[in-house]
Amino acid sequence: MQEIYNHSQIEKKCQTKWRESKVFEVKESDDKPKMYCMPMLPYPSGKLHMGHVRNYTITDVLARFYKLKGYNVLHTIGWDAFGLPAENAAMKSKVAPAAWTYQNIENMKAQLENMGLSFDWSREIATCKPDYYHWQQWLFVQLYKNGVIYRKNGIVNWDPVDQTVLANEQVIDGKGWRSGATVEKKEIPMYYFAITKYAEELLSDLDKLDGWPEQVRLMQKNWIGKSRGMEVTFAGCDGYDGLTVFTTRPDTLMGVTYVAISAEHPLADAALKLKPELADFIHECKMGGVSEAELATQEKKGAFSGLYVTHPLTNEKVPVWIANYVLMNYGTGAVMAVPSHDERDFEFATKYDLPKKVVIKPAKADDSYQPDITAYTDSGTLINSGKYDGMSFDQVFAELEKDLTTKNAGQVKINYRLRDWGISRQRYWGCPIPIIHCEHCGDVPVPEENLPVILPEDLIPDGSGNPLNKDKRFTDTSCPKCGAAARRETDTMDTFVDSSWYFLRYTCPDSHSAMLDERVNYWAPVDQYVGGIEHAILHLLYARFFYKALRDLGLVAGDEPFKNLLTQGMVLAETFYRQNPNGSKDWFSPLDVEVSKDGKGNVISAIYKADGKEVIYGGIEKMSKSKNNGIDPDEIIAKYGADTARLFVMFASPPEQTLDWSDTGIAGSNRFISKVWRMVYEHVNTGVVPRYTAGELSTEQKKLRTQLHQTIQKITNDIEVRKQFNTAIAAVMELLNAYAKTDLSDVSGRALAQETLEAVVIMLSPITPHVCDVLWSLLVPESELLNQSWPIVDAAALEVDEAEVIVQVNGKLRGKIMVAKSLSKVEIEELAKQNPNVQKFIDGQAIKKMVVVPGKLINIVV
RNA sequence: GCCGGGAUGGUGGAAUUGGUAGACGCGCCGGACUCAAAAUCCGGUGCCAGCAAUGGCGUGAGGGUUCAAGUCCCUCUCCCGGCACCA
Repeated sequence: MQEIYNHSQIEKKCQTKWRESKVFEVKESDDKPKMYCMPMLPYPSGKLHMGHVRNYTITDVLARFYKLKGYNVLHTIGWDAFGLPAENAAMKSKVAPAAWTYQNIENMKAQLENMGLSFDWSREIATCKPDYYHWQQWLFVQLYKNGVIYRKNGIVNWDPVDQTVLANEQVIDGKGWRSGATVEKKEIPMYYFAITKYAEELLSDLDKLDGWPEQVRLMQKNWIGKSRGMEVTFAGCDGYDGLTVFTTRPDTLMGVTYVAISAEHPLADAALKLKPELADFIHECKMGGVSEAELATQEKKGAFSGLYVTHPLTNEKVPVWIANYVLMNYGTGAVMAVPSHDERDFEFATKYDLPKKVVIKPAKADDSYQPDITAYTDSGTLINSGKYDGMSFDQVFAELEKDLTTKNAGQVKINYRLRDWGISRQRYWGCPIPIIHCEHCGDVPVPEENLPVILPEDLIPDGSGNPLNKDKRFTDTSCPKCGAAARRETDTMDTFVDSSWYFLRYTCPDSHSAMLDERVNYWAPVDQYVGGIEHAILHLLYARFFYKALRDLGLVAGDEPFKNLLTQGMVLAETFYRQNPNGSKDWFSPLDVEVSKDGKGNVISAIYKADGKEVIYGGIEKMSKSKNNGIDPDEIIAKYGADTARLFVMFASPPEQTLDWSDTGIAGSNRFISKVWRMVYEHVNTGVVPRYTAGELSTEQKKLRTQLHQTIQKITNDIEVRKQFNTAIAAVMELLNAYAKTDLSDVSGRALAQETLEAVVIMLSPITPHVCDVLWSLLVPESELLNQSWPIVDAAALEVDEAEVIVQVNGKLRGKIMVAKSLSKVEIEELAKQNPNVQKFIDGQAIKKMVVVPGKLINIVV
């Protein structure tokens, strides 16, 4: 054995050994419990960044831990290979997205192999390959036939100069990222997944997900946004149509002073004919992007439509305003406005000098409430509401239900904020939608025997729309029904579709005759899913929806795909950019920028090293390709090895926490591994012995053994229950600090050293597998670490007969006493009072109260 | 704007159920070893006062509940993530 730890001599060897022995390739088996452990599917951006390192180290630690715990562990990886970045790269450097993607996969795979991860590589999938998307198209056809998929119009960002649809990310301050042109909202036909059919189940099943973080369940609940309210119809006036609104506050119905509609509402078209001067405003509303964040932060603007509708209770005329804050694809595209009891309406009414009518009296008398200055948005007692005066929310709700139903002007309604999922993308690099458009037969799904619809891999997009549109090889086909010439759909699917079921395909990636086979029933659901918190809503909600839809097709059993979820915090890094004349930005890697900071850590200046000129600091953001702030692990692995990189990211912070990247202290992780190596070396050098089972131990040896078993207990809990690896590592460090201070030179000491080192090596092995694999073979020659079991706590070693108890006076720490287990409560209290420092603070004062927390603390209140 | 989360020494973080704030690591300071350096080992290290024992202060800001608050409640500031076409 070498005296000095040298990662480069052991890591490659271990990786080769694992690969050749196929030790991580697993099959279904009934003699062990199964454990399906999986990180989120990565996008093959070209290079691994520290967020990936964190993600895969977490799943690897868990996978290796459960393997040692005796589970049949499946740990998988693949590629979310379709998507926008490949098209952007194609426009930039004229490489086909397919070639770029495959090259990236190759690069990243090599990087992953250097990390020593326990993936079953035989199950690797790439979503851009026909044998994967074949089954996605097959599923699309099934869902289409079942009415879970339908076609309707949706609104997209349209770049009038590049004549192309833009992603929200590509709209910057309302302008196209390449052309700089003001983006317009455009209505086009799209396919939708009817996720709202599952809204209620997606909401109620959140209760079953007790292995999920509470914050994720809460975010999903709010996203689904179930609310109970009323649909209220305002009849038309002067021969025009009326409109329907949804409100969760029907108690404020008598306070309505106007209604607001979206610029896309049918009444807006009618108003335009009546008042042509509205054209400018309606046009203005149609400018800018479609993202909710943009719409919600823009200045609220409106214009009177010239039309009125009739209030269903008072029969008074209510003016209709067109407002830019009302969304057509949201509810009914119209809202009733109650300025006195809604902040947004209050702001709007103040701006346009519209009347306000107070109809709710605050429940508690509140002198500070001034109706002219603020809206009162809580519920209370009704006033100025005619026959409803004096009623509470619940009373008026019930009363209105009767009255509006009688008048045929409204009904109680459960509303969801969740909208159906539009999946059509006017883009080339994605899974083709398997539909053929026939003049005679309409939209015809591609027959199963003709699937997959193969996406040609040789096209290069140029930024002016989807190149599939111009590719006759692709578009020209015949109708499967009538045989007439027909055109193939050229829209491709949202890449979230690809990532909504990949975890099921891992269970049977070689199934050529079906999407899924019986193996899925062995492995599904995923027992432990690990991925970034940024996926808390969209990806996880879509995957949950897919699982339920697949269940209803009889393809999977159970209701939920992910039993336990760990959402890792993002790894953030500083961003730096320069603005181009057209408004676009060039991003610089933090590695290429020299930063100076003030005493508080604020950036004073940042210089691009290559040209010595200033760059702009863009704040700390998640590592991503688009902001060029990804830090690649290669350098760290080359210098310190994969074990150090893994240990460092696990030790840096608990996994759920956001991590501002800094490699300060990485040498310390390497130093720790060297220290473990040296300890094992020193022990093994004097000969390995059987591990301690029984025999006389000195007092300090006994203490060490107690600490050893406390550590085993703590680490097991930290990994299995708390999923907090930094404290597990700290506990091993503490144990080894104590080990180094204990005299273990006698026979039982040597046996205890053996016991301790064996346990330490096994417990560290999920985190630093290479070095532990080697150390184990030295500690216990002729055996394999991967065949060992996780150490078991010896309850007898945990027995201690004395405990330290804190003594406080009035909540302030004044002394510590050692208390034997045998002492009674009264004896302990007496002991506490006798402590000389405690005496100083209670001397001459009457003791009002004594609070005793057994084995921990005594608080004397004087 | 809306939803979710975060803020603790010079620094990453610990404190698991309301019970010793700062574990463990980094950095820094001092020492040992060395011709010297690196590596390694030993000791110290929240701030203020004190030779020390010890005391006072201290978990983004302000208020509150409690014998006891980093932890619970209210108000606020700043930062991060998501907002349906980045993935």
